[in-house]
Amino acid sequence: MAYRPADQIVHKAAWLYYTHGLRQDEVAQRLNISRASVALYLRRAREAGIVNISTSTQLFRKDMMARRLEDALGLETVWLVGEEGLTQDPAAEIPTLAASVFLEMVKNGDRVGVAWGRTVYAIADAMAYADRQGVTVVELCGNLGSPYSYRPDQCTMEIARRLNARGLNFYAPLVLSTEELARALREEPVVREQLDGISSCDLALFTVGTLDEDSHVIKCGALGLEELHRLKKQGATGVIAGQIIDAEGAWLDCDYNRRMISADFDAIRAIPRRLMVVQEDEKFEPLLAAINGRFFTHLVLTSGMAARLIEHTDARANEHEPAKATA
Amino acid sequence: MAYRPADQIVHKAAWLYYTHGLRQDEVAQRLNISRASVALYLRRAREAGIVNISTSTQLFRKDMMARRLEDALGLETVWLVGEEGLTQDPAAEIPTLAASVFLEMVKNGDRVGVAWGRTVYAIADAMAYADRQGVTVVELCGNLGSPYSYRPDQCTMEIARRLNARGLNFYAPLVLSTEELARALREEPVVREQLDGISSCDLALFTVGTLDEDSHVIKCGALGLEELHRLKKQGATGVIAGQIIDAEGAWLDCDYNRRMISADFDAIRAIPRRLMVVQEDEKFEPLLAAINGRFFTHLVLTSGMAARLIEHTDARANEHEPAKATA
DNA sequence: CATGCGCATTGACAAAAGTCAATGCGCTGC
DNA sequence: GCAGCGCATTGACTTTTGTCAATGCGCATG
Repeated sequence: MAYRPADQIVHKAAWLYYTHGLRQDEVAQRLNISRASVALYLRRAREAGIVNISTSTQLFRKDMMARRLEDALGLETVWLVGEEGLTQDPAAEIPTLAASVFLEMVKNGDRVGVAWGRTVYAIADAMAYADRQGVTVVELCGNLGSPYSYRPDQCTMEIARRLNARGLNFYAPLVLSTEELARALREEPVVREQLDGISSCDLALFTVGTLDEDSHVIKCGALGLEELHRLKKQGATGVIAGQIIDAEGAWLDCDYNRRMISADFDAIRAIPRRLMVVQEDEKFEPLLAAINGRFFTHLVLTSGMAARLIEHTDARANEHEPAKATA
Repeated sequence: MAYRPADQIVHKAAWLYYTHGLRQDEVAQRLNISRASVALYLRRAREAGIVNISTSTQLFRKDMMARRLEDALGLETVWLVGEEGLTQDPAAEIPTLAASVFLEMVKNGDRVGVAWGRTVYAIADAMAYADRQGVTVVELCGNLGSPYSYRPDQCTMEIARRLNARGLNFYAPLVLSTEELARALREEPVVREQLDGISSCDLALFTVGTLDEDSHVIKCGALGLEELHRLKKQGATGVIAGQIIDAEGAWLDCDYNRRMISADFDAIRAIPRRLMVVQEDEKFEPLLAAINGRFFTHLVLTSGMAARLIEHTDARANEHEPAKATA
């Protein structure tokens, strides 16, 4: 490149300002130009790449990934565990982290909605005792009468206990045998009130469930194997508060969902802060569905999953704007 | 450590401010903290190296003198400080510039050899935090056990820290009391391996030392005064990685050098990019010796020294081809 | 359980940086 | 040679950032 004296002064200004830490007026004085010119040169220097301002990637790799996910998914905050090699299994740390995060999110007087699942129960179990004032914990879905160990009401009550909060259970089963019965029950005042109360929550805690033969919904008896296979053909991809969603995160219009007593998805989305916790790596597809459904605003997951998500969203971005791929 | 919300918010603030270009008040609003806190976090982020601001060193090589020196000495690149009246003492800027230049030279995956000296330590100190990947920093010479403030291993480790690199120290002293011991130690597998690893470096950073009564080698106790005088009579002119060279840049065959554990000169010369930094004007003669020894490929020095060098090489050229002097 | 200590946070003010219309200067074309 | 154009530069004003004393909060200690 030819020697352009015009660039020289831009370089000089950048050097004095960024490397030497002089103020703009000092730089101006030193170079015998106005401070306004210095400001202009500095902008040019940044734009031309003479000055590089970057946030560290390697030192804070996890944080970096979290920030990128927040941006890509439009989330409030993302927390990641793993990568650092501190524990053998990063997933094991998820409930601990999620419990801390959740505790920090609960403010006095909050109304908190809690869904159900292995992970939610593990979080409850890992949660420290805190004495919040005036907190109410409500269920986001109906109950399961089965003796299965992680019952929705247990999650709710355990979390309420840890928070020194009032726990309110749904006075209805999760799944009924007929659509008519479910519809009728939903209109019962006491149930209606509980369902309506969901959208007035300040905070929600839930996971997304998978739909495999050893999934939670199957093992707890809510859903039979043959029905599972039929639903999967219809596009069933994941489970949110007991209800089945398709790959787009939309409520799957099926007999099973219609027989369910659980939070209306719009009611869930009306809750301002919604913490999603994903522990198992198998939940990738369901998580994508949940993302599409915009079910959550805060996310706790492993860095492995985070990496897959970033890769996935990048790939999608390139699909849409292939020109950028080469840049 | 598992979950440090303190770091998280600092990183997030830095991300929003520097990567997203939000204003401090916007960041504060987003994070629900005061703007004053944002300003504080950003300062911490800069200090902790979460944010890197670096300026191109182009300015310092766009100089005619630098070009002439490159040609005259057959060097890759020369950077000059001074002349522009930017600072009162040009020498004071040498470490800053050298640090920038050096940072620009270090690529991911590089193996970097670092020698020792006041200047090298000053460079380490002035160096910005950067997050290179897979960089290894090795010592070019043995260690000094003395409590003198600029120890070789400190240089190495500090530079490694700044680069987010792995630092490897020599497991041997710089000078031993007998030649036999030095020879034996050199053949120790662990030391041998370290010595052999020098030639596989991609980049080296070092200075040339003087041999006066207040020189570094004397002050740190490696060399005694009487020995110094004896060696100077033998032609000792400068110091490279602890070892003494004569005016031609050749290894001085003396007891002192033979008692030393340090990089073989051919190993040093096998490193493709070798940055020499000369801060003090007193180092003119040693620098000439180092030039003769072809110890370096890149050079950072003051324009005052550069002028003397050009004058010197011109004079020598005229000696050899006086006819050209009149042309 | 009260007390004191230290550190994080904040509000308010001072300093610095960004912006933009007005000006000046050099260059081109007539 | 001169008018017109475009771009660099600047002063004056606004916005943004830095700073610091005051405050508050949590934590450990007596």
